[in-house]
Amino acid sequence: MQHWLVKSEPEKYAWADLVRDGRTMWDGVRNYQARNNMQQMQPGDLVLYYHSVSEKAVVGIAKVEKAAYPDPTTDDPKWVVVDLVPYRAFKEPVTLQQIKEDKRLQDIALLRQSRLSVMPLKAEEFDVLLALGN
DNA sequence: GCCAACGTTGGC
DNA sequence: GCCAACGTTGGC
Repeated sequence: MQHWLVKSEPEKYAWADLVRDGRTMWDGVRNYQARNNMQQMQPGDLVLYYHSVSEKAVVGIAKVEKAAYPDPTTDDPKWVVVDLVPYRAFKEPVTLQQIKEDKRLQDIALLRQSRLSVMPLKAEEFDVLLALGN
């Protein structure tokens, strides 16, 4: 199983919206690298949910329910979506500041490539973030 | 609100 | 194929 992190501006689609909806189609990704990462996602993979811009913290864990399929919101065949469901919330959000200060997380794509919106996480990184959030 | 980083577009 | 211009993201 692989681990991932996705970013969302909470003003646009927050963790609470995902919990309320019970399931969402992760659409709107228009970046090749992010798209390529989504194509690697398998059902059951866990996905950390990061609130960008206003909050800057990892707030919960989602799960891939359906692997990549063509994005129905565009006629352009090169874009895909995945379906995500909420898995569980973090007890405490893990802030970008905490991530920056943790030696074990210095290689995380979130820090190295700030604009990437869908990124893989090493199992160790996932475990560290999980421990910080609980 | 500003700006750095970075991806995309289009002229040559 | 290069590169300037431009648009977007996201941290501060």
